[in-house]
Amino acid sequence: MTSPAAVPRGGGREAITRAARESFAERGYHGTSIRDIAARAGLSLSALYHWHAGKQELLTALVEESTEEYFRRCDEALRDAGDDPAARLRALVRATIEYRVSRQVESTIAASEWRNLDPENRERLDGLRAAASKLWADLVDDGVARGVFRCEHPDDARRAVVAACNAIAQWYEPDGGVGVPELVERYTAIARRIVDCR
Amino acid sequence: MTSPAAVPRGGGREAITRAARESFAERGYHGTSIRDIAARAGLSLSALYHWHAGKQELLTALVEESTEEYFRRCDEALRDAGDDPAARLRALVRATIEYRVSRQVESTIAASEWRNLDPENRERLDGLRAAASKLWADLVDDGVARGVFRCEHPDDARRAVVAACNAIAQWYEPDGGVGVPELVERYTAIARRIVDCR
DNA sequence: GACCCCCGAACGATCGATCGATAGGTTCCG
DNA sequence: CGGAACCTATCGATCGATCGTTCGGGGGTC
Repeated sequence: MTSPAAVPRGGGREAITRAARESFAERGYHGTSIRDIAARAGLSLSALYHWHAGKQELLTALVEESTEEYFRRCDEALRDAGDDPAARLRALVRATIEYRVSRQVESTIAASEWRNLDPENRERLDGLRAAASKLWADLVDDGVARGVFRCEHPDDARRAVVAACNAIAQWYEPDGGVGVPELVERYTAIARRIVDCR
Repeated sequence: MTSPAAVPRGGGREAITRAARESFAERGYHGTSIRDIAARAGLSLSALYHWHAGKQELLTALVEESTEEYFRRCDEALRDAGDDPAARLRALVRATIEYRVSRQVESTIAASEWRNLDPENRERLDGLRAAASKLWADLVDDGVARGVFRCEHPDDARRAVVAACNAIAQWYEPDGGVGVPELVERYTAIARRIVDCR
């Protein structure tokens, strides 16, 4: 159990959000009942409905906040990175890894439970996802156009880099000895080799 | 609808297996009801239970067959690849891509619904999964030890290569212009750059 | 006493699973 | 060669459990 301690009065919203995050991560959206969530939060079903509109809203809020944070991180990283494609590649690798590690649970939920969003919610968030994806595509295409990246197939190189960075969330352990800065160094080096950066 | 045609007598098992595969892929294990599966197969609930032991058995059979095929493909590819680490790397990349493309649906189910296997089934299959993972680890470690691969962090290089190959199942479209042999060429090149193959 | 948080009880729907019954095919006996 | 006996593949009906959601009330704190 994560929270054997009683929920302080007024802390219901937070407790339920955290319980939903943990339950969705462990058993998936359809594998989790709202009774699981309420029990894990140490509250009743009614408290859940007092703070949230329902099960779908719990998932949407989690995924939306997580997706927005990823896009914001990427956007800021690129804005501070200057013009050099190699530096910009490092910036996106760093933003992606920092996001995937700091939001390890939510980012995994966002990736695997995307299809369980209501069509309207999914449509709305698809825009953000596409925008983040475009940041990667523009970056790689620009590097290739300027001759800094020499890979023959930019789309495949981009997909490989993104897949490698995203996969970190599936095996990384915060107390496992290797810190985020070191991780960024290693994966920046890998990314540069993938795009064949001169 | 995939099968508007009536199921020929005796073809129930196949029809239900296919319907389960499609339903699990579209909506996930917990998102699929056995009534969904039976209806998709054009049969009744009773027919499903005549041919299969239940919902969990349908998932287990799918995942088990898929996982076994992957391990077998890897094993055979390595046996035919000789001793050169670069050739062996290509062999595993090819086996992984061919598996991920030819069993695009099942391999995605196996990856995303692994946690929904009963503990006993999951334990049994964890061995196979670990064995396949060890093939990759031994290959990369051997290449590094012999100085053929010069990457500084073999574990990260291996994870990056595997993640890139596995991700293919999430975007590949069989009629999308690029064939499997070409795909193998591209990702072998990417893999060799990742491990810094001389 | 008004308001904020939270509870237990209950709703109809749907879940996975099981039941007995039956239509169509094959086997076997006289 | 006819038909009773048997088997296979399927069906509709139904089980108890659990699902997401709703409702009316009660115990705090101002």
